[in-house]
Amino acid sequence: MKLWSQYFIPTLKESPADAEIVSHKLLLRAGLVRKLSGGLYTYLPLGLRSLQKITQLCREEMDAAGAIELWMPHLHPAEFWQAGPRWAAAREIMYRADNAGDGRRAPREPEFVLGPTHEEIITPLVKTEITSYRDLPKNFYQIGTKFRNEIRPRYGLMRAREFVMKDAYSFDVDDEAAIRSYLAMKAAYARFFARCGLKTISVEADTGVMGGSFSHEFMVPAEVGDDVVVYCEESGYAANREKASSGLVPADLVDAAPAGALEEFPTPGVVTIAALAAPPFGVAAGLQFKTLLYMGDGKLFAVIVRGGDELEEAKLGALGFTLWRPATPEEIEPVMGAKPGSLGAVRGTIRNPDALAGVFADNAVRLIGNGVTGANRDGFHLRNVNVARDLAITRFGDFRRVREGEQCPKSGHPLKIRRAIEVGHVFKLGTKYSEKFGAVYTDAQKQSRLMIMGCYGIGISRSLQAVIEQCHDADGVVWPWNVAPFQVLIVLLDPQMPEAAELGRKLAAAAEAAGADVLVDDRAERPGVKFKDADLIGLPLRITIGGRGLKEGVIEMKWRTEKDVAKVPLAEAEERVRSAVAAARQAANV
RNA sequence: CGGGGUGUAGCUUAGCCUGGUAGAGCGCUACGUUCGGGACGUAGAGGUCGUCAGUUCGAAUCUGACCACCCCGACCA
Repeated sequence: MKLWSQYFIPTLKESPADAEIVSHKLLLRAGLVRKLSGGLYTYLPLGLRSLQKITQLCREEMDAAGAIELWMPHLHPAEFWQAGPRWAAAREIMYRADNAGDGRRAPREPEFVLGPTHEEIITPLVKTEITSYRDLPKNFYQIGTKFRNEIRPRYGLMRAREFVMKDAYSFDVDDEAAIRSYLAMKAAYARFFARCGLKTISVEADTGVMGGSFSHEFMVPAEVGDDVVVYCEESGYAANREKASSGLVPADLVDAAPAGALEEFPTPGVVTIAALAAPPFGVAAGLQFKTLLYMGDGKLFAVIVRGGDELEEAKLGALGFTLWRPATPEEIEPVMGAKPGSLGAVRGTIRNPDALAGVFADNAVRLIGNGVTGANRDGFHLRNVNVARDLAITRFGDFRRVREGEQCPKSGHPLKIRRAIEVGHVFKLGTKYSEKFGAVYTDAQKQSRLMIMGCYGIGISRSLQAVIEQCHDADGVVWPWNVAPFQVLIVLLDPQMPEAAELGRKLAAAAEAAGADVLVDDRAERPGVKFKDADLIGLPLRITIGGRGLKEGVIEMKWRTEKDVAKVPLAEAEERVRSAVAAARQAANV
């Protein structure tokens, strides 16, 4: 039991100007966190308590799923990362922590980095410690601080430079076992988020820099989310937009027959899809080929999508490049023979085709018959372009961004789109890391085999904010029972009355005995201030003890989620508090 | 990193255009009156006006550079 007057809950009437979204404002107003600097936050006592509750729930679910907790350093010698498979891609998000305290200038290459995640640390450990199939499977996890040089920290804890994350790493003897580990984690995640009071959906996701064969993300639907989820209510299909596909292109599509010969025509100054769609040309965007040039690991390549479609850059990961970015006009022109706006991939028009690492086309491009594309000559386009006859395509694939309303790939119903916050991510990694670090074991046939890995993250601090984003009203936070910093708030309207203070102690003891954490507001404040603060910090159960009620022989009980106040006779008070706490605990952990 | 914006008391901000002793509300301190949904009065404390340089008799105000923060885009738990 804590007394408010002796605790530290600095609530604010107004929110600081740099808080944009409601959960960020409430984090500050309810006295949960304070900003040190961009993306760096101090957890005040109340915020820390919630964070610890979430941490504990996570630990319980991980342990129940058979994962084993350990603790790894957060300062990593850079050589571990240099030896890993993603040094080039990961170093730009890593903070350097160089040993420059001797007054020398920092070396060009980092000596130490602050860990953004721990595959490069756990895999060498497992390599040396686990050598037999008898010791597998294993799943190690830790809950600790991660450091990422976020390009743009924002929204409070939502995207921070330093944040709390649970990361787990599984090691299995074969694919089948690895999938079992993966599914066990996925199920544990669902239980964890449910116990946090978070409504999440799990979606198919892109594996990104992490690499690996497949993955799911746990998403909290929210208008302020950085991610976009594509889903179908009919079939249950749900995917991150980076990964989502639609049933737009039929599997049995037959390419249209060419209707005429290729023909070049002048299009002075026309460098956009829209300009070519407008008079006098009037070429529908859907009949244009949009040819985009990218630089992948130092090599130029082309991607073609329909004029009206958008390239989904994340899908370029399927091409096998480690890093890629849009090419610059200076890189494009010598190879293609024209500037962006007049590019195309028709055979024979590319100035230096050998300099291209490939021409990749989105499947939907095949829907175009007799289309228009750039002639690789500034100010000219080609018409009557047909995919099979005229374009030199290295490979077709799914590269376009899905749009709302397109058919679900499973059910054919219209797809819906909404924004969401990613709070958890499970990856089946495969052998990307075990291969690089030589994490092998000896099987029953005395054969040396690579371990199959998975990795599993939960944004603990982000989840904290996601709870607030999902659970609040106009007056403040509405904490779910399990993650509330305290579950019961006893408001003493007249703290100087000895009988009120005594009753408060009794009820606090009763609530604690039933398994709740109790905060007692004993401040010498006016009732209005106390009620406003009570709503703002949002503890689930409020018990009000006031002189007026004591004269009537009652106290009041009110749930933060409800409007009604229940008057409870003093004689029943302890028992009612006990049963309310017991009921709430049970409801929160089904 | 690109584009836009903002820096004045712990918080929210006015003043800046048109240079001349830095203002308010909240919060804080003291006293009094209040006391069931952010009370009222009186008296106070609290400011390198982001930093540095320049223009000027004089700069919060004009100019330049830098820094920090916020918003929009690419990254991610």
